[in-house]
Amino acid sequence: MKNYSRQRETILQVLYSTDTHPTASAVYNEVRKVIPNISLGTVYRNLAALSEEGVILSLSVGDGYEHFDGNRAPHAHLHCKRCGKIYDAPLKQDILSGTAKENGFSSETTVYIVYGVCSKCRAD
Amino acid sequence: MKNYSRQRETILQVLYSTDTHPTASAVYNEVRKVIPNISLGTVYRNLAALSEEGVILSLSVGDGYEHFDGNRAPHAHLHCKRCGKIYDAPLKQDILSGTAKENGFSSETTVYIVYGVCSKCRAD
DNA sequence: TAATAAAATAGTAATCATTGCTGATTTAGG
DNA sequence: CCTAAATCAGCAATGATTACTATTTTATTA
Repeated sequence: MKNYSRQRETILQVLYSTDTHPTASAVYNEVRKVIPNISLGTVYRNLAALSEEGVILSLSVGDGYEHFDGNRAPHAHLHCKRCGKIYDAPLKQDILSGTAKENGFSSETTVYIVYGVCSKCRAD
Repeated sequence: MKNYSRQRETILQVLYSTDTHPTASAVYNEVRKVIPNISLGTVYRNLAALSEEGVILSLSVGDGYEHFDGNRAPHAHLHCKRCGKIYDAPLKQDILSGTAKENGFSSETTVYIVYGVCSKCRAD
């Protein structure tokens, strides 16, 4: 286990304790409950560092915000264009890693996104 | 075939004639060779409209720009973190559509992204 | 332990891709 | 031809993200 700063550790815990794919700003609001005077820049910097490290996933679904995800198991992101929520869907296998390798590409991270409408919104 | 404006039609042709996943700004520069006084706002608006229509794909790989893709066949995007290029890799099947359906989610568009290093950059 | 270097932080200012706005122009359908 | 709706060019505004700086914390070495 790496020796993280209190700020970085807290940010990581926030991501581990939710499945809501928060934005940097949302993470900031959560972390402030523990470290009230943390700065937004610190949140951005640590999210970038953790993402670069491969500990968390950085995800862009086209809503103007970057979303962050602590779940590193292979899974798809279902983004409802109606309500904006991002749902997780487990994947049996991470087919992309193999596809990348076949193309001479070394895969480090894979992202699966589906755009559509969730069942809840379709019911309305 | 829809009746597109000259601007929208030209933008679409630019996307159909490349596999480089251009940004809005890059599309703008190409289209200007045909329509010199087109405005950047028009490019953005039409890219959004075409994307909303499902005619093109809007893709964010985390480099700060939105990328656009005229290729609607199921394929993965291999994003090299070294050189920044986005390579296409054909997929045998669009497994995400099925995964979405299993979760009660109506799929309209699917996006596959792999982050890593391309063979060319690894050789250096 | 004390001294020093390196890394991380809080707070704030700057950036710049994207969106919004407005008045002019084009298109569609009678 | 005529009117309404759609689209446009040009430019201003927005706001998520990044950059910067002085300060604080952590790591290293003697």
